Amino acid sequence: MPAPDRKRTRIQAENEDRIVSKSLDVFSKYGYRGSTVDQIAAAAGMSKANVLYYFKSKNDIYLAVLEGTLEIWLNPLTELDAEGDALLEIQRYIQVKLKLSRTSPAASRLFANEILQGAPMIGPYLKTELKELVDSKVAILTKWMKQGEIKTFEPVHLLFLIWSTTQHYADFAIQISALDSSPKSKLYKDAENFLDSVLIEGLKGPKYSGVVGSDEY
Amino acid sequence: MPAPDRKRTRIQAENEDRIVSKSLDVFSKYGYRGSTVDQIAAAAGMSKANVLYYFKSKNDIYLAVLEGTLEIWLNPLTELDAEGDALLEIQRYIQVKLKLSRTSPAASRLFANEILQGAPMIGPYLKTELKELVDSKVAILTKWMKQGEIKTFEPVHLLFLIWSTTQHYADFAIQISALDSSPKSKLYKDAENFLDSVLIEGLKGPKYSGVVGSDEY
DNA sequence: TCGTATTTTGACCATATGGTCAACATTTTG
DNA sequence: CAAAATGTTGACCATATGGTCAAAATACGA
Repeated sequence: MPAPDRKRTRIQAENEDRIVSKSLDVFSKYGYRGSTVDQIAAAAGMSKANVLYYFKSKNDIYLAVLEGTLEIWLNPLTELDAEGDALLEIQRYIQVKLKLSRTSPAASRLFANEILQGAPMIGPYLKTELKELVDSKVAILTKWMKQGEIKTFEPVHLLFLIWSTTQHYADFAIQISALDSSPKSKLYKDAENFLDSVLIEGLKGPKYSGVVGSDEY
Repeated sequence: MPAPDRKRTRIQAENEDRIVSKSLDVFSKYGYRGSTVDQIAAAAGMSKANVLYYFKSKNDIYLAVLEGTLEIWLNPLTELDAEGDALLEIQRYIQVKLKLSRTSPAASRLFANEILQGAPMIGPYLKTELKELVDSKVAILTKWMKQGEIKTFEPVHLLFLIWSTTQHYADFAIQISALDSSPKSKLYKDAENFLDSVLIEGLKGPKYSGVVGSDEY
């Protein structure tokens, strides 16, 4: 077995990383149950026995992949800044999520699969860490509402909308490509234009209504 | 085997319907690969051998479930009426899709699973029938844009937005319930209020800008 | 270069799963 | 009510799959 605690050897580091990296592709494509250790081994270019030499079980690989991706995937929300301009902050968040959807569709699909199956692994995480993060951001949205920067509604739903619309381009890519033949670059540009213009306009609060040029107070 | 072509007996009708109905729950929860014929048999309250007496294979059951659900799920789009008021039509479509998401979450998850796995079964359908339907509705949206009823953007993205946001409440229900403890009724009411107000405002075309009360010409 | 630690894998095992079949049970029909 | 048709299932089979293990190959420090 790999050393119990000692620092990783060069080969360990390489192989463990390769297994995690390649198995993301496999898990995101077929889900946990639909993925086999043989597939992962083939993707990583080694024998099944060797894969299980580095990770005790298929489940352990899955956990490593989830952990390695979770932070990257959910990080952008952290940066929603209470001090920034509401509409600009939201716009930026949408842009970052869209870019992530384009550059890391596998990560998106991995989570989509996990949640669809009832979040057997990350369920606890959702109720604790993610909930805390979301609560703190909901507070920011509420503040912006009170300041008239954005209109009033139940704040979480804006997060749900941003998540669902942006991740849709990764999770439902097959359907999208069946319905729209534009190249990926145009598709994402159009998506951004659409979401930006509709949301920015649709979210504007009382501060912006009536007198057009009004600013502060 | 069941009669080759002859009309279904009472028992055939009952059992086939029960198998399809119950296996929707199973397939939507675990995906195709994650569902077993034993699970389906248990859910339908009969032996595995009997299930396979009515359906030649697991795949055949899956096809029957997909077929039986597809129409219901995609039907509302058909009703988007070119002659109706743009914003009202869109609003109604959102409402219907949201209601469907609430009342038939299993159907939504079934398709989400199918698409996530690369649409191995309904891929061809997406490229033909669904594409045709979408193209025709995109034409309607384009018309509304030219008439100034809604602002100008790449029309498919509005469909993507409506699909993703409404289905999100079914597909990601576990995550939503981890983040928001409101009862389902409030959740969906809030979702509808939010989507309505943001989208209706965000979609308004030139016809509505400037002079507030202007109506036709 | 030698000896030890690490790495790699083919062969193997136990279990799960899709599917078949012959025997038995029930329903339908004349 | 008896024969034919239909329905039901336990036992069984072949394959797939997660995981183990001992032996062989390789890397590496002294």
